This record gives sequence, C-alpha cells and structure tokens, in this order.
Amino acid sequence: MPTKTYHIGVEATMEIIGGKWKSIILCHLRHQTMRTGELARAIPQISQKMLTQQLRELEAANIVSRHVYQQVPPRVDYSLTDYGQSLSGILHELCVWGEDNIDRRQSNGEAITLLSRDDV
Amino acid sequence: MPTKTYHIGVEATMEIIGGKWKSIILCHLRHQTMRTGELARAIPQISQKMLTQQLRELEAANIVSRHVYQQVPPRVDYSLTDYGQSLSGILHELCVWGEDNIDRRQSNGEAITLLSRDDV
DNA sequence: ACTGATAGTTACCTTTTGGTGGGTAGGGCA
DNA sequence: TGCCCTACCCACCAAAAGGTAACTATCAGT
Repeated sequence: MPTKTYHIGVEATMEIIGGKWKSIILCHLRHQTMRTGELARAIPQISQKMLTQQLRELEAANIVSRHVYQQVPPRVDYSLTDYGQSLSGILHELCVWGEDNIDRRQSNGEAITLLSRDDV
Repeated sequence: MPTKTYHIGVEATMEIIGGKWKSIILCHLRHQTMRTGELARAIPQISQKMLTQQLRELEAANIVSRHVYQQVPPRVDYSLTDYGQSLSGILHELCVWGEDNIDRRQSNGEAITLLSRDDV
C-alpha cells in the first residue's frame, strides 16, 4: 500500500475541512446537534446529495457522529465527536475572520452581504 | 451588479484560503518573504502555472504583496501584507491541527508520512 | 388506497480545478 | 553567436467537484 505523504500539516487539515461545504457544516454543528433537515435549512444553498456526501466523509474522518433513531419517518442527527470538538476554536476563528473580511470589503465599496453572524 | 451574498463568515474565509494550494503557500510566507523559485522548491508538488495563478489571486485579495526588482534575470518576491498577517494565527493552528491529525492516523495504523513540521 | 414526512441513493451532466508542454523576455557571459 | 537564468504566459487536456432530478423505503393518518 502506497504511503500517503504530506509536506506540511495544513495539507492534512484542508483535506478534512476543505471543499465548498465541510467547514460550513462544521460551523453549524459547533453549536448544537442537528437533524439532517435542520442542516439543510441552515444551509439553503446545499443540495441533498452534497449534504449527505459531506457528512459521510466527515463521519469517516471521525469528526462528526451520526445517530439514527429507529423511527418512521426516519430521524437522524449529527454532532461533532470529541475529536471534532478540537476543531471548534479554528472554526470559530475562520467565521470571525470572514466576517471581518466582509466588513472590510463592504467599506471598500464591494456589493456584499452577510446574512448571519456567528458572534459568541 | 449582483450583490454577492454569504450566509456565514467562514464562507468568505474559505474563498480566500481554500483550494489545494493557497493555505500551503500562505503557511510558507508566514515565516518569511520568498522568491518565486523558493516557493516552488518549498512546495515541490505545485506546477508553475498553479503557483503564479494562486499568488495572483492572493494578491488580488490583498493577502500577499508582490515585489518586482528591476533586474535581469528577473527577481520577484512575495510576502504577506499587513492584512495577510491577520491570518497568521489561523494558519499556524491549521498546521498544528494537521500535524496532530497525522500523528493520530499514524498511531491508528495508517500509512502516512509528514515531511516537515511547522513547530514554532 | 393514497398522501405526507424524512433521509437517502443513483444516474447523468456541467463547472471548476489542476496538469502538461510549449513559448516569451532580455541582459550576462563563454 | 548562442545559451543560461528567472519569472511567467498560453493553449490544450484530464480529473475532480458539484448540481439536478428522479427514485427508494416505511409507517401514520385520512
């Protein structure tokens, strides 16, 4: 089996939280356990396919855990694992830096809106 | 002009440091100003095209600045702007978390190598 | 018997991202 | 004259990521 080689730590981190959706999902799960539908409503731009696909990958990386309740209609929820919690600080900073960046660009005349803040 | 809309701060951050290369480049520039060729040697997997393309985008976002010396052969170097420095803490944490993640996976039996650490 | 609710899968397609291999400039130097 | 050096650009192609729409299962309620 070929050994996977990284040159710098950030490569490994980005493999886990990179992509268009993972960091957004994680930012939401940072505050609370959420059902599939809640996540979908919190991230209205995401498609069903992407949501479950990304959740599966985060689960495989042991960042989120998936709880299935034996009910009909189905009930499934997701939360950060203990290990996933270790990303919480980073996720928060990523949110805050982005909010500042948006403010900056707005005051620079760019047409930009931020719909909700993550202020603690 | 259509207004660009973000739903959460992290979206904006990821637009800037996301993708396969940007965070790696920034992690290197965090410690020192570097010439094009130095960067290319520090990130051996990157192609010329990607290196300059990503640097242009980081420059456009006001994260890195590009200094051209009037010489032949050409000499160009890149460094973080003051604003770019505001990412330094995040970049460091991304590196450290990734290093820990790799350690974790190694002790879990995965065949993984990390070639160089960013320890401060 | 039919509908609604929830979570999920699949096939198919488009868009974005990344890689390759070639070429440019222009002064220094053998 | 001709080649080296550095940074960088371009045309073209391949691969990965993401989007759309249609489909599944199951039980409750009407």
